[in-house]
Parts: sequence; C-alpha cells; structure tokens
Amino acid sequence: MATLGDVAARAGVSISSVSRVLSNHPAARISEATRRRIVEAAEELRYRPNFAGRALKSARTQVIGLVLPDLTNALSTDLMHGAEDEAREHGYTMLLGRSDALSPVSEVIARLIGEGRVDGMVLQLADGVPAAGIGDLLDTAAPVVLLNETHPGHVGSVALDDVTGARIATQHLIELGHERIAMVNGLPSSFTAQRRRTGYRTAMKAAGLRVPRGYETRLGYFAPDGRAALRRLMTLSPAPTAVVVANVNAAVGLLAEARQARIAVPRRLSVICVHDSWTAENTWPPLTAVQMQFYAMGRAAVRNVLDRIENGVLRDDVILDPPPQLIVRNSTARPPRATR
Amino acid sequence: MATLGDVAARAGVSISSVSRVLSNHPAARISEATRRRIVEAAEELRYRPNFAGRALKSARTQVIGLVLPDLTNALSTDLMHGAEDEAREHGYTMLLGRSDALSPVSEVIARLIGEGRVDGMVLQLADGVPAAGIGDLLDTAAPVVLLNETHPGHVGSVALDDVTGARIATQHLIELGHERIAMVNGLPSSFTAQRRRTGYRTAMKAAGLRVPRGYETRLGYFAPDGRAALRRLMTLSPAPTAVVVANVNAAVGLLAEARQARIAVPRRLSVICVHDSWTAENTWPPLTAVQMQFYAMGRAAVRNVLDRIENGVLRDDVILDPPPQLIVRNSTARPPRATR
DNA sequence: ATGAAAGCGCTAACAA
DNA sequence: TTGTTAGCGCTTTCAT
Repeated sequence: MATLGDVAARAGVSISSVSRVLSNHPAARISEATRRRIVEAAEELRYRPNFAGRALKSARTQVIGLVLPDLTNALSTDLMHGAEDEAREHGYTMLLGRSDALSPVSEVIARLIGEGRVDGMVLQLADGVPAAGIGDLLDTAAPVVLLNETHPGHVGSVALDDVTGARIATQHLIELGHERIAMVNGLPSSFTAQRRRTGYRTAMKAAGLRVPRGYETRLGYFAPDGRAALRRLMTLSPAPTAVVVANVNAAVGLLAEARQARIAVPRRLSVICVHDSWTAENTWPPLTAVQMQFYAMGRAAVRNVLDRIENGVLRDDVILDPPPQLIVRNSTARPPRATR
Repeated sequence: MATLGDVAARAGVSISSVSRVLSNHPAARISEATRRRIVEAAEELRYRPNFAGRALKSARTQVIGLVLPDLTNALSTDLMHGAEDEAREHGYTMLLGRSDALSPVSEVIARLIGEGRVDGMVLQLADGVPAAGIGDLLDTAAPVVLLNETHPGHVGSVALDDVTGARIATQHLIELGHERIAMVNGLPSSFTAQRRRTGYRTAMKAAGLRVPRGYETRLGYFAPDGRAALRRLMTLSPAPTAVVVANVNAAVGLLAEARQARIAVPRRLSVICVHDSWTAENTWPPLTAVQMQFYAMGRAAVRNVLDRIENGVLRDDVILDPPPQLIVRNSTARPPRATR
C-alpha cells in the first residue's frame, strides 16, 4: 500500500504538503499547481490513509462501536441503518459488535474502548444483564451511550417511547370494546418491559379497567416465551379476550400457539403487539402492531455519542418524534358477544 | 489510558521488558521477580495494549472483517456466531460490516483493506450484485474470501452444499408421492439459486418427473417474492401439488399468501423450504425445512481466511459435514387424491 | 507556500 | 537478563 512518502516522492513535494492536501486541512495554503500534482499522484498510486498511523497520531479512530446482544432481530436492522446513516454523515464508521455469554459486556468494552478501537460506543444490554454491574465500566476513556437502559449516575442514553407505545396498543383494544385485556411482557428485569408495563397499566386505569391476577406474564421476548405465556393465560378464568404482546417475536410465537390450541384470532382472542417488522405482515392473521421508531433511535444514539465526543454535551434522549404508530391489520377485532 | 511507558516506570524496568512480558514473547528470558513486578504494575494501571500502536508497528490488526448484505436475517446469526467463535479461538476479533446501495462493495473493501483496518475479510455479495464487477477488488493487500459465490480466477470461497439441500427437499416431496412439483427460487443471478436449481432438477430427473413450463419462478428470497411466486404458480394448469421454496423467508411469505388465497397447506399444496430458522417453527402449519449449516459455514470461512493469512494456503471450501438435514414439520403431506 | 522534524504506542534487532 | 533505539504512517508545530 502506498504511503504519504510514496505520494510525496512521486509528486516531488514534502510529506507534510501531501498530508495537508489529502486531509483537506482547512488552513492549508497550497498552490493550485502543487495541489493538483499531489492529488494526481495519490490517485495514480491509489493512496489510502493508513488507519493505524492516523489513529496513533491523532488518538482518534473516527469509529463508533454499536454493540447489541442479538443482531438477528428484524428490529436491529432499522436501528443499525439509522446508526450507520448518522455516522456516515459525520465522517465516522460503525463497528458492529455483539455481546453475549462468551464475550460479556465488560470484555467488549475493554476491547473496544480500552484498546482504543473506537471513539465512543452505543451499547444495548441483553435482557437479564443487570445494568447494576456495569457501573464503573461506563466511566472510561470514551463515552458510552446506553440503548433502552439507564444507569444511576450515568448520563447518556437513548430510549424509545415505550410507555406511549404500550398505551396506544392497549387503547386500541379498549376502543374495540375489550375489558379483559392481558399483557404478555418481557422479563421483569428488562427496562423496556417495565416501561411498556407502565403504558399498559396507565391505559387500563384511565379506562377504569381492572388487571386481574395472572393477567400479566413476564416471560421474555422470544417466540417460545409468547407460546408459554398464552398457555398460561388460557388457564385463567375468566380468560382474557385480548392481549397486548410487548414484542413482535413473542407475538409470532403466541399466534402459532393459538392456532395449535385452536383459539381463534381475532374472533375469540385479539392480539396486538408492540414493534413491527416484516414477520408481522406474514403471520395469520396478519398482526396488528404498534410501530416503534428504531431507525430514529439509531440515528439519535449516534448523534448522542458524537455530541459528547465533539461538543462535550451530556444528554438522555427519548425518541418522541416520530411517535409510535398504530398499524391495524387483522389480529384485532371486537370482543366475542358473551363478554360485551 | 496507561501505556507501556507508564507500566515500565511503575515497575522500575525498561519498556521493552514490559513489552516482552505482556505480549508473552516466547523467547523472552525474564526473571520471575521482574515478570511479577511487571504484571502487577500492569494490573494496577489497568494496562491495555493500544490497538493503533500495535497495528502500526506490526502491520497486523488481528481483525477479520465479515461483510454481509443484510444482517437482519435469522440465518446470518448462525453464520456470525460461527465466524466469531472461530476467530476468537485464534485470537482475532470480528468486525461486522454491511454492504448495500449506500456503501457498495468496492467502497467497503477500500475502507477495510485499503486503510488497513482488517487483515482479511469474508464477503457475501447481495443477490443481484454481479460478481463480475469485483474482479480487481479481490487482488488486494489482504485476502478476501467469498461466501456463496465464486469468481473466475479467484481462489478463496466457502459455500454451502446447496445442490444437496435442494435435492433433499425435492426428494422428500417425491417420496410423499408428488409428481407436480414446482420450485420457488431466488433471482437468476444468485449463485445459491443456481445451485439449488441444480439440486431440484437433478432430483426431478432422477425420478423421471417433468418440470412443466412455468413451474420454476425466480423472483427472489424475500417474503413478498414468495407471495408473488405463489400467485403466479396457481394460475397454471395443472397447478403444482407441491413446491420447493429456496429460502425460508420467501416460504413464510408464500404460506401467508396461501392462507389468504384459501389454498390449504398441506392438504392441497405441500410446501418445503431450504433453510431453517425460528420463524419456520412459528408459521401455520409449521414449515418442513432442510436445515443448512450456517454455523459451520461461518467457522469455515474464517478458517479459510486465517489459513491464507498465516499459512498462505489458498482453498475453495464446500461445507459437506455436517450435511443438510431434513426437519419434517407439518407443511408437507401426500398429494391430494385426484392427482395420484 | 513549502519543508524538516518530533512524537503518538508499540515491537524487535541489537547492545550491554 | 535487561536496556537502548529505530521506525511503522501520520499530523502538526515550527522554520524557512
């Protein structure tokens, strides 16, 4: 690979002139002729600035890490796209990482920030990883912004408006005339699950509806969790006529379980979920969902990190605009006669 | 962040001794006492080797890039896990990248390899990106291994045994007694689609079955493509009694479309797909599928790159072991009476 | 307007 | 066994 020295030799100028021209130094006073010779030489040699050299000198990598617990979630895609778009517009590159049992958060942070691989990072903890344990990990050389999570004493987070999302979902069922509305939620330790629970309870309370014992399950966000939740709910008496599922993947599982148990959706049970993705369009019946703004969250998260890096601004963000949006498909309907 | 110099000062030794100890230099003859003092000092200062410094000196990053067109495919997860496991075992870090319209392959390669960010990379092209255009991009400073793709004159690729996978799927339908078997495939330009087509045709020919005009659609691997394919197939006369779908996402869409068009699966139409994922368990009916070995492919891809980097070995791999595996669920059955 | 030179953190060849 | 030193590619201050 060609270095600055190679380009300088070819253009017949000094290394520093080449550096000034190729890195668009603003205060560089370079004659047009020299500039042209340099640019030409660089192109001929297909010069590319060496990442390590630049990073070593400037103590900056122009890289932002995005660390997620599970990358194969249709929702992560939107998030990543938003983050990448925002990063690219500011001249940064995204480095996608994964955190799991084998590479715990502390290890990933040490590797990315401790070794100087990134200038900052966006971190989403896996459900069940207590934010409590990561306290001092957040006070590092580079800013860490938490996604859908807060940590006492740590400023720098971005979250969706989960409360509103769950409230919209619950209200939709209430408006259809349901009164026995259950909630299938994520683990109790999950930050988003707690907020979605608040949205659900707020809407129920505002409508003067009770939440009977057992109407809230908190088993997790995956398809098998949704299946298990439905089995549990249908043993209750009276059984719910509608259910708010806090996550689209769990809803897909719940719907499949309903088929198997011969519970007609939406005739006997209405199902709505928080989160939308292509899978929701391809269930049967197609899932009514509340679309959450993952793309916007991705952009906001990177903006939050960059504002910290470049302007020293500390901030907690909640994505209010655009707001969560109800997408009505076919898994919700009025409740069965008997209960009205 | 602490540097080698800091550690050296604290331990009262020279920088090079510290370097030797902390990077486990094999031929280093260091007294136990010194070694202990150094290790202690490093721990107290929470020393981490600076990535840029090390990379600049050694011209190695110990990073492998994994660049995929779309990371939110349940199948990519397995692939990534395999790649990461293999990389970690060899002391390498994975850098996940994405290639799409905004950051075309050439741009991504230039950035990762041209700027020296990775020591090698695994690249999967998006369907529809002609491999032809990437010729000289592959002759770079670092090895590029293609996933599910080959390029004339380029050695270094890893592929699944698509032919066998599609053959197994087709044979399953044949064994059930089907004779009018259609195939819903990916785009004609797709490498995997071509190979799966071969598997399908081989099985059909071996069984002495014809492939009537129109029985092969090649619209793509996404859910809407599967829907469109089904609509097209059902206008044919005679219509197929079974269909091999080349991808699980397309199969999910096809199944939803079948519901909507009131085509009973598997009573009137059997559906089997190549690829398995959690979504296949949660359709209705649950999808019979041929599981492909994505995890193994991920491991093999990284091994291929590392063998190239560390031993100079050039190789094209096809994952034969473990072989594709039939997972029978409920979307396949014997054909309807009339056709037997 | 251009060049010389120092130094970022690290490794390794060489010296002691 | 341990230390000194050069240099990887780059940016930037200081000279000219």
